[in-house]
Amino acid sequence: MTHMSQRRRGAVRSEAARVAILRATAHLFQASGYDNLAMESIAAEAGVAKQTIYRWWPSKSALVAECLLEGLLMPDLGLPDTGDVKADLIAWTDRIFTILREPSGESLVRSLIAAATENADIGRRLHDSLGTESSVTGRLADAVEAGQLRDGSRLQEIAEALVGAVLLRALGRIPIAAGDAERLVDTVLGGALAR
Amino acid sequence: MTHMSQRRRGAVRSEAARVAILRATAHLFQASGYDNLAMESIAAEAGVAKQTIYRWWPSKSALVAECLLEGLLMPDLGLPDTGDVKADLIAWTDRIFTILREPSGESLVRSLIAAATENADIGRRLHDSLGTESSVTGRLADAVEAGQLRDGSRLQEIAEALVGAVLLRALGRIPIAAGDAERLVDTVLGGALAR
Amino acid sequence: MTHMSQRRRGAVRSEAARVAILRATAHLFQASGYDNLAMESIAAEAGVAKQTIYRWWPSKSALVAECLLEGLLMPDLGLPDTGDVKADLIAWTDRIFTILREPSGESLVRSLIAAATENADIGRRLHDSLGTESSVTGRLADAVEAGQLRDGSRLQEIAEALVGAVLLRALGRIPIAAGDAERLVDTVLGGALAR
Amino acid sequence: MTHMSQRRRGAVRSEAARVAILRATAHLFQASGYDNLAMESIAAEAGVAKQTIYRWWPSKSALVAECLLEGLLMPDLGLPDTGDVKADLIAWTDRIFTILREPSGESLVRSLIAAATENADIGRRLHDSLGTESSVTGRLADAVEAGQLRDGSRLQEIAEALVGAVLLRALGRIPIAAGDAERLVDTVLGGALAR
DNA sequence: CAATAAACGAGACGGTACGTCGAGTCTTGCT
DNA sequence: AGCAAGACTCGACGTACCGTCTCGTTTATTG
Repeated sequence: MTHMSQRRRGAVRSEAARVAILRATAHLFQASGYDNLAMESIAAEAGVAKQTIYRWWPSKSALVAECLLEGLLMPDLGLPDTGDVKADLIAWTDRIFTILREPSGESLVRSLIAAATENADIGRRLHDSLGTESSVTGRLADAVEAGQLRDGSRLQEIAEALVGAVLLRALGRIPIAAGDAERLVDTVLGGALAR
Repeated sequence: MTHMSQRRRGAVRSEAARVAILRATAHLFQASGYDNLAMESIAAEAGVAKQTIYRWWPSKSALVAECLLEGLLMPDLGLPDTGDVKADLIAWTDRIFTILREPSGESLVRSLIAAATENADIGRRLHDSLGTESSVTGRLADAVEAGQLRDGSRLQEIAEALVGAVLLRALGRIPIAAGDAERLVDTVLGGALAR
Repeated sequence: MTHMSQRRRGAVRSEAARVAILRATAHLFQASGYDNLAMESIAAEAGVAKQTIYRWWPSKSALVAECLLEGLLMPDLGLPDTGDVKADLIAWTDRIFTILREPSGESLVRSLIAAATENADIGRRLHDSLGTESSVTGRLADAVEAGQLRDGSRLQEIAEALVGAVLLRALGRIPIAAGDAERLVDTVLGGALAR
Repeated sequence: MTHMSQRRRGAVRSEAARVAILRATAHLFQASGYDNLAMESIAAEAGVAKQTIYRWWPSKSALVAECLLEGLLMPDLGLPDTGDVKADLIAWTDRIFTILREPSGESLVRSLIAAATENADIGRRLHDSLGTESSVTGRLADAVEAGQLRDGSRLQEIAEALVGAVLLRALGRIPIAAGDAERLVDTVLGGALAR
């Protein structure tokens, strides 16, 4: 029995074009924000025909979604795991707050939110982890395992509350003060911390 | 008290036009979402010249912000005050979740978020109260007064966590189950409830 | 009774834009031919938005038709009237043949024909007079009046035969020799000349 | 006679493809006209790759030219030869006018003219015989031989005048009345008929 | 009560970008 | 080598809205 994979005919998708498009998208997204992101500029910067974009992505938001997935939009804010959940979450939140304090960072996050309003994938990803690789809920589950959080803690809700609060601050252009990360984590972890 | 306002000459702003514009904006916003909202359609539906809109509002988002302020976009989700904070918050959250369960409601909320990404006022308003009249933080303060929440509770953070979680669910198109409101409120109120 | 002409409201059509568009059309038509004539180039050269063209003309061919009407496309080949029909027609045909002998002239005429295949107005105008101001049939009628052509001559047919033959030569890229104009006029005038 | 042709290596041109392409071209030409004729549609309808078309024909117009040559575009309007030139020409012209009276026929002829503006071969063929098999000039020469037309008649010019007039009518969308064929032939034959 | 001036409706204007179509070329694997 | 499939770049299409700008009309205030 030979390998009979019935390869389809015709030229194959150009990886170079794919990468150039995603790179251009990420670059322009960061430079000008989601709303000012134009398919024509992407095509121009990528040195690609517009049609090549539309052949593979149905919309601007899908393009951005794939960039997000490939980690081209956000620096990796990997949630650390030092063994101390609370400290880890504070550190993580703080790193995000540091980004938000910069006008460019805040508007990048707001752009991501704008993209999420148009694209379910982006929305889902934001929901899970603020768009980064790691999932907050996952880290919390580990903490339960390690006995740091009470059994039966509402991990999903805690994660949503934390991430949601962060996004809400970006949306509301709320200035961020020192200690805010700690206060926020403190609040959402509230009753869940094992004593 | 003398007539003191030295009115300038010329016709005065037409209240009819103002109302027609806001109404048209609200209607089209609900019907087609923020992104598909066109100034030209608003003008057409309001029976008004585009210039009349631009004379009084600098942008689409400002227009939407004023609609929000006038309560034309959201049904009033007044946060109740029965004396029991937790029950009140659950009821309120539940009402929002009921809206989110309808596709039209979810997309309305997402449209609001989209508008907020462009307009600080809308963002602020969403931050304070999900766009409704009442402020969550205010209600929490009353609860502290009444001894239902511990002194020193992080009211701001609780409110942000609750509202943020709700918006995040809308963004992520997360299906909402019965009991979710209670679980969420339970989580964010966590350690703040007086025992 | 006052003049009550109910002027429509709103800004008035810009004559400057109209002229710039027609000029640009004529120029590009002559430079590149009908098929290579692009609405975008016209708009660019005229310093006008594409929409301004589409507001007033439904198609490229309509635009060219108006150019033709305004005499911007063809030098005026006014059919002379010296009293001698035959000589006049020969002179006129010869002038056209002179144009056709130049490659640029021939391709201009072919472009006109191409435009005529898309636009009835242009076709009609070509039929009547090869696109120029004067009508051949009209001149023939004068000649009948003057007794130079037999009464009852088929003027319409003579004109069609003459103009048609000229266009057909352009279409067939038939090289034109000296004396061709005379031979052709001789033929089409055939039996019509009074003796 | 030995086999002498040293055939080059590799597959030989596919006659099936050639025929399918010409058939598809003819069909689509008649259905949608020259301007709306798309190479992609031809390839699709013929079940052929675009490259196969470009391998053998340099352009759309060349493709159409070959269709014309193969008699796939026009019904054969063979110029009859009953011995009476005038009657023959009238019959022939009348057949063409019958075609022109149908909107589809008129637009087919106009499409042919459009093709001729882009392609010298088509133009030449139209010049000679309106695209059909037989040449008008040839038939006239026979008539001279038979003593029906004067010696020294300008056969070329007569043919041009007749065919040109017909095409001009198609271009000008001139409605055709009964008797027009006779009147036209009468005119162009004018002084050439032997008495 | 004229003169003045702002607001208004209508709508034309220069722009930017859209998403689509088709052209002609190139690549891949099969025949 | 020819072929079907199909991806590629390029250029233009015709449309949608943007925000600005005349127009001529209406409405209020002021001299």
